[in-house]
Amino acid sequence: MEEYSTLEGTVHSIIFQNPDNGYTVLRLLTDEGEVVNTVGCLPCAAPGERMLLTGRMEVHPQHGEQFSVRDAERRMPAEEDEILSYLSSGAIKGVGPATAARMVERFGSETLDVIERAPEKLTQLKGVTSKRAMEIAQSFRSQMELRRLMEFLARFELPIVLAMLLEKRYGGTALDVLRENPYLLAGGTFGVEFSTADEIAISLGIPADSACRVEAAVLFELDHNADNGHVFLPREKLIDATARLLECGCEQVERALDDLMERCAVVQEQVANVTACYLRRLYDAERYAQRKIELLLSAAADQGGGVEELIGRIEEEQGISYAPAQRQAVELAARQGVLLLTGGPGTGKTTSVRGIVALFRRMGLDTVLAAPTGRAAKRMGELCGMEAQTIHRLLGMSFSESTGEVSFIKGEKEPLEADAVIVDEMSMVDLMLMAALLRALRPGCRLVMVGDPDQLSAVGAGNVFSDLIRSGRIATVALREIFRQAERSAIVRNAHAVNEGRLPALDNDQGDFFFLRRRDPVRTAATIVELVQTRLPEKMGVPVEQIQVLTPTHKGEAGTVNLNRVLQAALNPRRPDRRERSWGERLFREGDRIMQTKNDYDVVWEKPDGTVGTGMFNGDVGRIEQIDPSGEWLTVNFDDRLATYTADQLSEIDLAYAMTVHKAQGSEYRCVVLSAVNAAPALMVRGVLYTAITRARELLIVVGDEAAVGRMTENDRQQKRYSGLKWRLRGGERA
DNA sequence: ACCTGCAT
Repeated sequence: MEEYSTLEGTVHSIIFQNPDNGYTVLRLLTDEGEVVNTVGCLPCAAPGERMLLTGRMEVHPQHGEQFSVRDAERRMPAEEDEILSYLSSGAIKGVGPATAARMVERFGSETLDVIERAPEKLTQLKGVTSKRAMEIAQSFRSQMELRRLMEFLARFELPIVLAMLLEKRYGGTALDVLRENPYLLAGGTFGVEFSTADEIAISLGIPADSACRVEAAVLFELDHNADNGHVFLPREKLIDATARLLECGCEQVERALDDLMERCAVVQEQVANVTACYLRRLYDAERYAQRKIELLLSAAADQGGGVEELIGRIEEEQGISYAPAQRQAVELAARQGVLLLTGGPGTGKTTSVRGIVALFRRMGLDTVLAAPTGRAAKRMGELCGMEAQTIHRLLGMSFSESTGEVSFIKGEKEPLEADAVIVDEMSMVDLMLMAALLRALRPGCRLVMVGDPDQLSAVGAGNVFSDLIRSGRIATVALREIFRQAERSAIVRNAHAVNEGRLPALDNDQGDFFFLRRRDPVRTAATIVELVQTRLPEKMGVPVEQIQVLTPTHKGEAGTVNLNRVLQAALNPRRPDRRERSWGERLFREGDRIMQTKNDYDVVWEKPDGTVGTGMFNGDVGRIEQIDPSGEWLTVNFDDRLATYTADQLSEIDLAYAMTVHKAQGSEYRCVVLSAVNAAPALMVRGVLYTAITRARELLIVVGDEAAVGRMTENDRQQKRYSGLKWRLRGGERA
C-alpha cells in the first residue's frame, strides 16, 4: 500500500539532532546534485557520511517538502573530501575545522583508521598533545560503537531506536554484551520477539541446546505471561509452553527450570492444587503483600468509640444523610485497620470516601489520598477537597535508564508518616505496586481501598483488588444502590446484565441505549461519523463536544487511528483560517479535540480569571485553541484552562475524537458511541464492554456487530489470572 | 498478536 522511494547521497549538514532518540533533520546532497531536507531516526549522523535511504516525500506545513526516512544503509566517509567535511563539522569532540584540515592533509583517506586504531600518531600534528589525541580517539570510538550496534540491529531488521536504549543500558560494551547473550533482547525491557532474539543467537553460533538459550526461554515465558496479568504459571504449562517455543523436549526445559530455581531466579511453590512457578520479584511481592496485610489486620485498634456521634456531626456539617451502606463504610473505616469499599458508577463511593476523610480528620489521623493514575488522583483530590497524588509519587518512585530498575524512596526503612492511606481506583493497582505501597506503611497505619472490581484490570500482573475481596479476610462494604441514574435506565440494566454474563438487550426500545447493526467495519466507521456529525446533534440534541467515540482497539477501520482521521476530516476539516502542525504521523489543526497521553506536571495553564497553575494528566481532553505560525508552540483549552505546549511536548498529545475503552476508564460522558467490532482476542472481553457502557451518563449508541458484543459478554477470561494472593490470605497450606 | 500505568 505505502509507496516508498530511495534516495542516495552524502550528508551535507545537520540541522537538528535529538541525542536521546536519534531523531535527526539533515540536508542530504544527492548524487544528482540536489539538496533534500531529510528527517528520521539517524543517530549520530554527520556531514560527509554516505547514506542510501528508503522512505517517502512528505509536505510539512511549515518546513515544506522533506524526505521521511524509514530505513537507512549508512557508510562512514571514505573519500578525503567526505572525511574532511565529517571532521570539520564538530562531530568529534576536540576536532574543529583547522585540526580536521591538518589531519586529512597528513593521513589522507586513512585518517579515520588512524584516529581509531593508532591515535598516538595524531601527536605528529601541530597542537595535538597525547592527552588530546586520546580524547579524540575516545569520542570517535564511542560513536563507532553505536554505529556498529545500529548496523548489527539493522541486519535483523530491528528498529534503530533500540540501539539508543541498549547504549543507555550497557554503554560502550552494548554490542559485546549483546553478542554474549542476544536473549536479553527478548520480552520485557526491549520488547523483541523471542524468535528474533533466537535468530540472532543462531547466527552467532550459539547452540540450540545451550543452557542460556533454554533458561532465557523459560524466563521469557514467565515474563510474557506476567505481561498478560499472570503472577505465576503452573509448572506443566510453563514447561509445555517453553518446549513448544524452542521446539525441544520437556526434559531439557525441566533441567533449565531446576537451574533457575537453584539460583532463585524462579521460585516454585504449591498454591492450592497447582505447582506454581513464579519470577522471583513476583513471588517476593505476593508473599510480602500477604504478610503485611495480615500484620495490618492484627494491629488494627478499634477506635470506634463515639463514632456514631461523630458521623452524625459530619452529616450535619456536609448537609447530607448517608444511606445505610455508606454509613457502614464510614463506621467500619474507624473500627478496622483495613477496609475494602466496592461499587459501580453512581453508587456513592465518593460520598463515602469524603465521609471517611472527614471522620479521620476528626479522629486526628494524618490521612493521605492516592490513586494508581494521575487523573484518578487529580479527580479524587478535587472531590475530597484535599491533595491526592499517584501512588508512585507518594512513594517517590524513580526509574533508572541504566539498570532498568524501578525503585522507591519510601519503604520499610523510610515509611510514610501517614496514620491512614485511602486509595481510589484500586482495580488498577497491580501486585508490584501494591507490595511497594504496603512496604511503605507503618504497622498500625489504616488502609482503605476503594474501587469497582468489574472494571478493566491493572496493566501489570495480579488481581489484587478482587483477590483481597474474595479472600474474605478483610472487612468489605459493597455499595449497590444506584443514586445517580434511575433504575429504569437501560444503560444501568445492560451494564448489570453484561456483568453477569448476559447479553445486553439490543432491541432499541429503551430510550437511552441503542444498537445499530453494521457487520462491516467500513460501514461501522461511516455510521459513527454520521452519528457524531449530524444525527446526534440534530435529532437528539446532543452537542458534538458531549459525545465521545470509544473503541476497543487502535487498529482497523473502526479503531482509534482511522476513526480519528475520518472524524477529524468530518468535524474539523482543513480550512484556510485554521493553522496546522504535524508531528510524526499525526496532524493537528486548530479546533481539534486532543488528549494528553502522559502525566506532565510542568505544563503551564491559565484560567480566564487569571489563576495560573501547572500539570496536565494522562487522559485529559481538550481543544486546540491556537497554533503559533512558526510552529514553536500551541495552546490547548482544557475545560477553561488554557495550557501552552512547546514543540517538544507535542509527543504528549494525540487526537481524541475517538479513544480506546481502556483510555476512557475513569471518565464519564453524556453520550458515548461505541464501536463494537471484532478485534484482537485479548480485547474481546467482558471488562471492555462493561467499562464502555458505564462511561455513558445519558445516552449510549453501540454500532457494530452483535457477535462482537456477544463475544465480549461471554468472555470473562481476563478475570482469570493466575495469582496466589487470595489463597495465601485464606490461610494457604494451613487451610 | 493486543490493550495499558508510572517515573526523571
